[in-house]
Amino acid sequence: MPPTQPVSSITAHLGFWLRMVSNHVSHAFAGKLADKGVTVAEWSLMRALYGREPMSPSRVADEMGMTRGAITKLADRLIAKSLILREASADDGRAQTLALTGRGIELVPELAALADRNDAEFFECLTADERKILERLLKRMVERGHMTAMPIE
Amino acid sequence: MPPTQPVSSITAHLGFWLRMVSNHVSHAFAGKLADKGVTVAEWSLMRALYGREPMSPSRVADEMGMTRGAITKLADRLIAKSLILREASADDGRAQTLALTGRGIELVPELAALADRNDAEFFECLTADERKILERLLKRMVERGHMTAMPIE
DNA sequence: CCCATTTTGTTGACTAGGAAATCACTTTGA
DNA sequence: TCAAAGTGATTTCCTAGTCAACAAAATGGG
Repeated sequence: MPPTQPVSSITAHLGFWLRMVSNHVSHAFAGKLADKGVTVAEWSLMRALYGREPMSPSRVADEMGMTRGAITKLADRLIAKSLILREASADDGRAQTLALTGRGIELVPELAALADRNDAEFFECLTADERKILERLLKRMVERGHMTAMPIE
Repeated sequence: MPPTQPVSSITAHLGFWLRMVSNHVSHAFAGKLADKGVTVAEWSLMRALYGREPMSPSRVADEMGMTRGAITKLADRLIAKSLILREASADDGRAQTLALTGRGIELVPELAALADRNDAEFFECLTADERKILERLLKRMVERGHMTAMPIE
């Protein structure tokens, strides 16, 4: 084993622990969603459309922090599952609009319940106070770090 | 817009904020690493090998929370960059071992410095006490949530 | 009013990963 | 001792993103 100079352990970084926890929470959520036949990205798009006027793919892309190309394909998959539909915009010949179908609207609350359950499950090991603190710290980082939309996955 | 029943906002979930922050931190780190021509996964593998005896792909897979197939390909890429090398194990005809090359060993401290800088950059908006609290809460979640290795990305 | 520029969405090429099949080798047990 | 089971690594196929190139439509300055 050749000599090496000392280097900080990866576990020394808060970013490491953050990623560890975040990945586990997301992974568990993905598993719950999979039972309902949807992915996290699909849920995210459906949630973005829920209770709002039909929305352009570009706007969805901005809000979700994904590229327009990705939204095109994501929307294709949801259309194939009859959970959303795509319509040409009336006033702009280039634009499309995305909206939930009836089935999509029905499904969102079910999925939201899974999100609630997943969150509760992972954060129940913290006291209410601790959860409040965690939320405060994270939100400050979002604010100070100028984290507007979700960055690319 | 068809009627909808009330559903908890995604921003109501701690998991959402966690993911938002974690993704931004990782994304920024990925950008810094990209300047050096490596990805986060590549850094992660190199860091796992640094200062240790040559290690089997399986063990690396376990530690990194990736599949063996993924490690095969990840190792292929690092070998192509002459940062690690793969050798047949002496005592087990099936097994391989992975180890850093000289260039790989030289590079790790540079990358570690980027990791330090990235972490400092994002968490400097918290006080030392707050960082300590955050670390404590995250580590408790890791422990209670039985999060052993990093789960699949 | 026209043409260059911008914007919108889609597509194709590419990347990175997982899951499962497969291959090669080891270990085990009758 | 040798067949069966197990294990390590790779390979193949699939999914889900990015990025860059593109076509169609809208916009705006001269």
